[in-house]
Amino acid sequence: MTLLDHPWSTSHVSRVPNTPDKLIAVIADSLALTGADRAWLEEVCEAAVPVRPEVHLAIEGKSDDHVHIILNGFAVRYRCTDDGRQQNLGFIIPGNFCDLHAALLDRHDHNIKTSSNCMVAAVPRQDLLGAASRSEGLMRAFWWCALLNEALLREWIFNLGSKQADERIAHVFCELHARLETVGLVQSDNSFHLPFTQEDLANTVGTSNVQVNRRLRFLRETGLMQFRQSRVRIPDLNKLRAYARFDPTYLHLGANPSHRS
Amino acid sequence: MTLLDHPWSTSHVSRVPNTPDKLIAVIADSLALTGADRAWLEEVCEAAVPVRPEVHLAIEGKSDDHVHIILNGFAVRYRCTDDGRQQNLGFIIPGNFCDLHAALLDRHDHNIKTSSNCMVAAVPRQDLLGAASRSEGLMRAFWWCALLNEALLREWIFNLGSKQADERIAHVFCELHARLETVGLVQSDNSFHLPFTQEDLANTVGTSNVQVNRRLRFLRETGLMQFRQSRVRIPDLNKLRAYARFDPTYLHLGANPSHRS
DNA sequence: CGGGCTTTTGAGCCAAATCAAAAATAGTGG
DNA sequence: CCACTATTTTTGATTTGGCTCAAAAGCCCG
Repeated sequence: MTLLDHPWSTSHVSRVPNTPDKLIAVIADSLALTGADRAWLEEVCEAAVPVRPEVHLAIEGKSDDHVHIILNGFAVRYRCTDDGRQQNLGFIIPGNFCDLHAALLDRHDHNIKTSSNCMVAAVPRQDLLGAASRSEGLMRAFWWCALLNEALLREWIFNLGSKQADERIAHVFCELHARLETVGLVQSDNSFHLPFTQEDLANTVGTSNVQVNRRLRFLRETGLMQFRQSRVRIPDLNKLRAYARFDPTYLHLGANPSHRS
Repeated sequence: MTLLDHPWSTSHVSRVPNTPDKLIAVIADSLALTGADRAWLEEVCEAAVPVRPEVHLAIEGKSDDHVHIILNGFAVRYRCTDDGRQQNLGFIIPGNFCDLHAALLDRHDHNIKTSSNCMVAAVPRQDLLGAASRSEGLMRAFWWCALLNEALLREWIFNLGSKQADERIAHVFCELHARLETVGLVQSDNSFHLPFTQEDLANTVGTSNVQVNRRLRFLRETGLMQFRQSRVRIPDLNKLRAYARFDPTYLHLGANPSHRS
């Protein structure tokens, strides 16, 4: 995505300070973790290590005795089709568990690959299960994560099955915007960094890269979106959300696993 | 789906006896429930009541203080598009929890509607959370259910995003076949009952009903499938699976939440 | 400054949508 | 059990969104 006709100032700052500690606090809050559970998460995240782009954190069919948390950078879930294409199944952004499913399922049913330089914490599966076993709050938080993922995946199905290419693409940007905002990665001018190519986007919304290019041009020309290098800006959030028929309810933002206990 | 040119005998019997008790045992086994947990499930299921077709068990945006289990019959998850169409998000078959997500999430983010006459057990949310709180095995089983749902939803995304209409439709039949088999609802000739219309199918695979009709004819004419009233038969399972590029791994059949504990 | 990747554009084609109507089936009440 | 309706399935004709192929232009990086 290259700058074409809508440059904008870069003198904006993130709405939420985005230091590692702050991010961990945001995760812990969203999971309603307190006391020992919170300490456990903090300790686990301290051991994060840098990982280069295009590195696999999970491989379809393989087992894994570690569960990964992304503290910085982006990753993509995907599976390959017979003809060599790649279908993306989800984006992993800072603060997300990559493969919490590996705690209970014996084999990965999809691949996970970093899209950029990342900081990744790897938690031994047995440690995680042990901690969950000792703490009801933690177990519930993991269950909650799975439920949120379900909601996200259902929305993707809705997106793929019932909308035109334009709207599907716009919807992806709306979702990323909403999720990145919760971890302070959206600047005050509604812009954010994304390390994805048009081809990545095509593999996400189930169209060709040519089609993505043409629909992006459309979104640009109608003023719904702006692109500059790998930054995306949404000039009028309500307008884009209306166009994409995006309703953030499914993200269940603001709620957390203790909400109705 | 009407009988056209491939009638078949009806003198086949289900591979697994399908009494209610047997079904509950199958569920309990798949969740690795023992002792008190198992008893809890049995007790909860005893209170099942009949529900007519086209009845909503969950409504988007609404809260619910009950969680439902379907013991007989079929239901569909769906959301409505702005232009009044309906996008299906999943099928619920006997032995499935409908809305376990309602235990932790405050509002339904999609609708659930019965497709046929059903037997439905309704569990008060607080009872369920209480039971989960007292039993690590139960909590883990619920988490496990969510993880399985995730895998199912990812597969649907893969299906919608990367395949042609033919293959998508065939895939849906393959999945239903595999899932129904686990609860003894597939007869020995690989046939099973489905209460869905071609329009339901269209709303599932993201195409028009006209297109579904034409692709079903294709599947019929190539001998991949047979239809008679609301029964479906798969003459050669391997052939259909190959055509649909269906790999049942994602269903994680045979595994259960205690598998790697 | 050159090579590889990404984006952009054009042209032709095809799968699938839409619209419309007939045929078949299932459901209902007398 | 049959007649009558409503729903579902089937078919045809036409239109269109999106795909493929191919090539040019732009960008990034060592």
